[in-house]
Amino acid sequence: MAASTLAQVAQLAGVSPATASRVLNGSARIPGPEVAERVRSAANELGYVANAQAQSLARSSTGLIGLVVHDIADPYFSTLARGVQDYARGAGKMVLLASTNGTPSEEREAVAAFAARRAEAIIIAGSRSTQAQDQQANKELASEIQRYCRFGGSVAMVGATFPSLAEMPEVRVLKVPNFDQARELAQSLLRIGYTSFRIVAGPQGLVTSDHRVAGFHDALAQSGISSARVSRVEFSREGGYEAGLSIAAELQDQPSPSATGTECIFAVNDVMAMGVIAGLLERGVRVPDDVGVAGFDDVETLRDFRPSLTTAQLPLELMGAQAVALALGSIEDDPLRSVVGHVMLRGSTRSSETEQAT
Amino acid sequence: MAASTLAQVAQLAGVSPATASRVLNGSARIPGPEVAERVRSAANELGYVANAQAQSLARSSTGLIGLVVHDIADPYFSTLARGVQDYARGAGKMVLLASTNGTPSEEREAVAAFAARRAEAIIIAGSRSTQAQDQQANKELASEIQRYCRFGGSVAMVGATFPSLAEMPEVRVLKVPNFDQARELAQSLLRIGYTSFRIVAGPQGLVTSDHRVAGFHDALAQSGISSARVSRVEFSREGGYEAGLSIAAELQDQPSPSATGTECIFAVNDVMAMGVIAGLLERGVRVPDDVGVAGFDDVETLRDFRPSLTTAQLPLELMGAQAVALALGSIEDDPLRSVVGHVMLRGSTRSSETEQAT
DNA sequence: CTGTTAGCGCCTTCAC
DNA sequence: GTGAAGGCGCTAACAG
Repeated sequence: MAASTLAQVAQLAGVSPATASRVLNGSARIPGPEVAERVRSAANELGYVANAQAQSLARSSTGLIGLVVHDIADPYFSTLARGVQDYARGAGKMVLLASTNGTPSEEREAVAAFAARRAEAIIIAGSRSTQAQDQQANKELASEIQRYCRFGGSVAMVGATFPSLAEMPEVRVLKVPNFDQARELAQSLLRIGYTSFRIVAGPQGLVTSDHRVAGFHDALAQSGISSARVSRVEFSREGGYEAGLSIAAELQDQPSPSATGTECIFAVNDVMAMGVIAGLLERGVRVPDDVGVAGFDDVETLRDFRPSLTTAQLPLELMGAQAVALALGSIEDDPLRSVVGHVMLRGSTRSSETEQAT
Repeated sequence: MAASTLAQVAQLAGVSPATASRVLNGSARIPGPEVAERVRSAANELGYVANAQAQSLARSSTGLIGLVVHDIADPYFSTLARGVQDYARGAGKMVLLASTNGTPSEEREAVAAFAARRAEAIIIAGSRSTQAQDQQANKELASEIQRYCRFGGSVAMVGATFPSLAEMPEVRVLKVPNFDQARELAQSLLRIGYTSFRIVAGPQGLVTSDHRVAGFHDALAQSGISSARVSRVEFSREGGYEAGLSIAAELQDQPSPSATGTECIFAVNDVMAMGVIAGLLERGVRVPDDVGVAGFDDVETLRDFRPSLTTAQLPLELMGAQAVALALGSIEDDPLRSVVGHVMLRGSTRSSETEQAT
């Protein structure tokens, strides 16, 4: 670990450390053109690599950005991470990654670790949970964040926040149109002829899931439909799969199969929708012939899935970039601005033709 | 940015910084039980968070692990990243992420940045390129790595390395059975009755792609088949898609459609295979009825894809963990050990039934 | 068991 | 333009 130091370089070049420092990272004072060369070649000869830790300490600024996600292997988060990473590099920062499995306590640890490393900003992505069992951990997370902010750190959260955080003005939040897009998605589905709905949601209390459910319900209510059965399952492919299996069973037991083709299942995210479809297919229920399925997010890796998934698109990568910009203060925290999404009607729901025929 | 310091805590507690340090992170010397409490409450009161930068400097060890991947949004890398992250956390380390778009020069920058931050280990994933245009950048990457190693850093590469690096004994490499698994995959495909093959590969010179192609060819040659057409396209979904389109055209122009069902396309990774299938379908070629398709990697997000993809499974997450362990020296660098993969025959290739019928 | 003294490697006034 | 101090926050010998 005996990396060479600035002092060594300076000595080899026959100058003071101060001068060496000035040429090796361009300060205001411009060193002599010929001296500079000497220093540079000395540095090169010794294979000198500035110690960023020491630099950070000295100038008290680390160039580090912390990213907290539930699961980096999940396409939602990994796409977001790409946006974060790209933007960060553009701004000359490095990103520290923490994948927390979604537990608030691990998130707290991650924030604490980032704070210890004096990250300049922390991006927290992934849905909050308002479940009773998480209250305590949430509080602790909140106070960890608060402490971090109090000492000059800035944090941006992607999407919904939770009560304890709601009153923290230091925390920027990148608003994600979960409610609105779910609402629009429902409206689109109604427009193409669906008259009956089921919702496959995550556990109650998971904010993102709840907002999407609420938005969807809102649109239905507006159309006079009040009865969308909601299945609460794990917020994952597995959860969707199980929901798919049991819905298939229900559908097949149904005395009146008259509803065939007019019922649609809304899974609150694409990965769950995948599971739902897999479960349905496993039981012989066809999509979209027997029942339609819609997701949320528009995950790119699933683009070629058949039937292609009707979903609400979110600009994941852009969101990552914006979150960093927000935290860094590169863009203003305009309370009105929100990420913009788009409803994508595709093959997993009945086609427009069917609509016209209906 | 005025985080409180150890000195402040010490003062408030009425002890020396040394003592404060001892209680706040448990050194060998165990401070007095009652003094400890004073320090702890002082720290708590001030919201003290140790400055990891300063700690690293003082004890010259950072607890940082650098991960460089081509594209963190690609499921191959994000799954690997999960493994890296999990293992790292278990070992009490943090991971620094760099997503480089696969260009050697950006990889070099990433390694340099990690070296500057004094990361204890660097994991480099993603295929090398031996193309002429990359030679220079490769060399620079190699020397960057060399320098890093010379000063005590340890690096692990996942999968194939490249010439300039081959002679660097300091670099551990996690051997990935690209050749062998491609070979086994081909054998399995032959066994279920395919007699004619096409390969959709990445650009020539991309080591991973080349190895997979070579392994596949090897098995074919052993069975007396020497003519597998190889399409060279981009190493991505888009590349696969274009290959799919043109293969579809060729297949349809083919005077003798007798081969229907006995030809199989091997795409060198799952994401490309997705693209291939999409291209084929777009032109009305059915999979696996008209032609079989196989991929490589067994990406989890694509598990529910229909037809389910025949592929060679790689334990991506485990690989990430092993790479870290290897770099950290937690496991020996056994030149014989290799990651173990499995051929997964699934719906995108003809079923065994068809085989028996043939 | 606790306090003192030196640095870790670098940056940054401040004089020259 | 260049060098000489002092300090960033913490740890690690040393003494007591």
